[in-house]
Amino acid sequence: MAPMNLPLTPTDAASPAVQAPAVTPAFSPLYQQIKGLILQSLQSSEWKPGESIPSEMELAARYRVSQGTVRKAIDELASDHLLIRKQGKGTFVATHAEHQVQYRFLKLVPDQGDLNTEGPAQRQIVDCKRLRASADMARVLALRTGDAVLQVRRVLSFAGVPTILEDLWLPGAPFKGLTAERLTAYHGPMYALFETEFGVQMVRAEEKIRAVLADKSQRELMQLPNNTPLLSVERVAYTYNNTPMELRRGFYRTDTHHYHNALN
Amino acid sequence: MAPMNLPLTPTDAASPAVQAPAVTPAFSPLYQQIKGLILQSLQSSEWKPGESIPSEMELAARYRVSQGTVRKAIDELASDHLLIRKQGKGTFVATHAEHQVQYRFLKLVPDQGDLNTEGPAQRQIVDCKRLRASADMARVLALRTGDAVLQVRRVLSFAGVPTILEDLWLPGAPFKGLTAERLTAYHGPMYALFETEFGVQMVRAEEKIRAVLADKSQRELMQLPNNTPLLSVERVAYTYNNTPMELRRGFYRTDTHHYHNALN
DNA sequence: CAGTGGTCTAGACCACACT
DNA sequence: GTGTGGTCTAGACCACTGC
Repeated sequence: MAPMNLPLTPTDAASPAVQAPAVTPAFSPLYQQIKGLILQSLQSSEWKPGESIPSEMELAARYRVSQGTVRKAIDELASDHLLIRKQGKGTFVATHAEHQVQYRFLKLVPDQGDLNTEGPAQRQIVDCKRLRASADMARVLALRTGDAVLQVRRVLSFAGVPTILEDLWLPGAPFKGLTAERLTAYHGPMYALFETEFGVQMVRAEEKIRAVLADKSQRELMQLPNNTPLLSVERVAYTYNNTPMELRRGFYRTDTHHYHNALN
Repeated sequence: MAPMNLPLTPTDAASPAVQAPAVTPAFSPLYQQIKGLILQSLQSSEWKPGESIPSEMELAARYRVSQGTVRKAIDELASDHLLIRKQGKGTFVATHAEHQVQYRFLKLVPDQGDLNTEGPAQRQIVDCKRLRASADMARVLALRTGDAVLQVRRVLSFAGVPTILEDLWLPGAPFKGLTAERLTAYHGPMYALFETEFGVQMVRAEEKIRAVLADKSQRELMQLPNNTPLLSVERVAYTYNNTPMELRRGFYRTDTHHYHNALN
């Protein structure tokens, strides 16, 4: 017995009221509904990052559908990088803590060699303080103007050369208790810390990239001469439900590294 | 009756002889083999861009497999953007000529509004000449040093403002007969011209992005002041078989536009 | 209406990992 | 061997397109 086809309104977040609803009966295939149910379990942390989820057969029994339908739901979640399939072992909740997928969102690579030859980055927290969200900041992070925001500034160096200067803004509430000390003490990607310490999983991001000239404070922190062009990378990272959870603005040196992008 | 499982050596292009073949029996699932056969038909232009391919049932009969197996092969080709499914109509060979997917590889967008509000770019061919491939150029385009190469320089303007300066290098042989006149006369994306006039389909590309300072000739062509930072976007575009067919280096103004990238 | 792709099912078997 | 995901099949039915 299959569950009813709940007429889910598809992705109507902040849809304009002017939009004609038309005759669309809002049909949603079964596997999409199952996908939604699995997504709910991920959001509610029923299954945590790194853990395995129940087998396809178990989920099929739980949702009263065939294994094939569960499979298709999991297929999509896997291609969204929310789940990771491992043949013979099971299906696992994706995590930023594994070596394989570490720095998934960092697309800066050295011109010669790769991340392995280069080794891990040296990290230095320059600043970490709380402040009130400006109107712009509030809009981007889906907060209200004046809400608490955490601001972090740090420098990443490769082989001793300062290469990345980053400013981060995080919503205060979910990241209550985050301090410069904890950031410094933690060894591993920042998104892994967010995951394990604050239960915040970043699943998607969007970047706006520009070429800019380094300003005075940037030149000082990265030891750069005048008129040095930098790559400005403005990123908004999202958790489940398209909730923005981080605004990050990176300034990358691109004389020895470049931003790599594959177009498909 | 299913075809034999041909032990296809998977992606062994220029594999070092040192590599141990190991015990791997090189298993390749049936749908991957079907995918390869469909790919061959695409390469050989049995089905041309914009045309429909045979229905799933027909292909299943042709390859002596079930419809489901053909479906999975087509699914992958569709997610690679080589085919486009249209419910009720059929499956079509992807093309750069359709309005939907035009400028698929151009990720520069205006800070306000979108490509529609902005309208089409004004194009101006600055230069178009034949020359001999340098060693570097030959390596990138998989040619031999000294082979004929076509070099094009052009400027794209939005709302009358020069925004993109591009240098292109194309292998001489496949693009025999391409001239500045033909480039100027053609209205539509350059990749659409490559497709219809030269039978060259670009299916994938890789970009290396840097921040640079505009040099003298760039400043003149784009009417820029001194010390203007530009986004340098170096792109290698590939046809089927991972054959490189174009090297393109674009310089983008990013004061009114930005390079947009989605991370998944 | 017929033809296309899209969904769903049920069952069989294969490849892989652990024990 | 047992359990997992991965492949393949065959058939039924649904949704969309165009005649």
